[in-house]
Amino acid sequence: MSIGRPRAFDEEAVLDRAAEVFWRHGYDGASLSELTRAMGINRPSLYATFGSKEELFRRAFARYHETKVANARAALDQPTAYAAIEVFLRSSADALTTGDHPPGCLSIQGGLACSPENAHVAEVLATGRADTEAALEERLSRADDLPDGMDVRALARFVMTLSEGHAVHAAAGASRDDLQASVDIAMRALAHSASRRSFSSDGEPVAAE
Amino acid sequence: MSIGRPRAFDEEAVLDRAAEVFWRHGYDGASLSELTRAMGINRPSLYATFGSKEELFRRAFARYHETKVANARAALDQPTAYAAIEVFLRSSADALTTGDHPPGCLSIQGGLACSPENAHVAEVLATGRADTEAALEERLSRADDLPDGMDVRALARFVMTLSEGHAVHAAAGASRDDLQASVDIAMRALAHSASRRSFSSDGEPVAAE
DNA sequence: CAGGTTTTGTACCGAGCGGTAGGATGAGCG
DNA sequence: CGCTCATCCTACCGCTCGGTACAAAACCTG
Repeated sequence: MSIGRPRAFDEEAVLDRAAEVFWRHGYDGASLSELTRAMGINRPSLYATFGSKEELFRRAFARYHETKVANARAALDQPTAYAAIEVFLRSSADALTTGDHPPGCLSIQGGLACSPENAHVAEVLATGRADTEAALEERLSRADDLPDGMDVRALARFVMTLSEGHAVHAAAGASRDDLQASVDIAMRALAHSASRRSFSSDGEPVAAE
Repeated sequence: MSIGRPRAFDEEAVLDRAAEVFWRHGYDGASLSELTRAMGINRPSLYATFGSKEELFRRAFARYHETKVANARAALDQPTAYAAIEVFLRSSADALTTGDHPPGCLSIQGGLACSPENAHVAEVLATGRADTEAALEERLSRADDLPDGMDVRALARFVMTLSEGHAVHAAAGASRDDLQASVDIAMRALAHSASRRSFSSDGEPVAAE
């Protein structure tokens, strides 16, 4: 057992609470008073554990990225590129509008724009999003159900763009059905855009040829 | 001529400078010191003219919306829905990556998430975006080159979502070509998705039947 | 129980925030 | 010029910000 007075809170639990505050108010808009209140701990405990507001944010975002975003990435295990894209977009749309946490996505709500001294924060978030896009691209590059000559990088960017746009919409109050209807259009369009041997016309992925 | 000491600055010019600061740093991240420095005026002049930081923001955003966004809306004058969508997306992508102002879009950079006392600001921005989406929907609902039964509301949302995602990407450093490649995919997909009598297969709009 | 160690809570720090008071400044007008 | 008026500028307001000193409290070991 560790020596000294035992900690009265769970580190990961308070990180989740902190993430929610950053999510709802952005990095600049999340004050220490609100953070400590939501986390249920007081300032010195926060600083002893995490060091600074920025470090707290990094930790909270890292945890968010490892848990919530990893969920979306599971979509990439689907057997075809078409299915991977669809599951990615649909599970994202669901996650963006679940009631368990603020609407939208911490990677975007956290701070697209920050005060000059907090510019790092925007970079951290952008890096996180870029990682997801890279994972998407990697999956698509391994696909054998895409038309020859398809620009997988641009396709990954397109899918990620759509997801980011949905996050913006969700933060502004769009419903789950609203987002899914947008995904419907995207998937129907993609199904017809690729060669017929790759994407079936009714949205179901089919084996090549 | 008006009486008293004449104003030493142009109201609209300083609004543009203010918009840039909000654009780059968000509402919460834009301090009065930085605003006055960029605007080239001092605090009392700012308060005498605009009343408060929030009012300054509203004015700056209104001007932005009337000038920059109106440009994108001009795309809706295109003769067909397909052309309107394409011109809207392409001119947006260009505007998001021009060097004349910060990358991305003030409607999003300004503050998706704000501190609790500034929640109005996020609402103002969301309303602006919703207006654009409504204009898009209105244009599409007048189109006669869309397949019967097309959900124009969802289509407008899809297009707007893509544009918002591009804004997020642009803010993170995506190049103009990056965004246009994403538009390429969207337009190619849409061209094949709708019935052939509506959208030609090579991306050129054609008259209905 | 005493001693050592870590966390807890209160109360505070300097700095920067958004916002303002009040005199100096510069224009039109007689 | 002297008067009037709106604007400009210096200096300041109360407040909240992110961050910290310090002592009481709670656990372990002996």
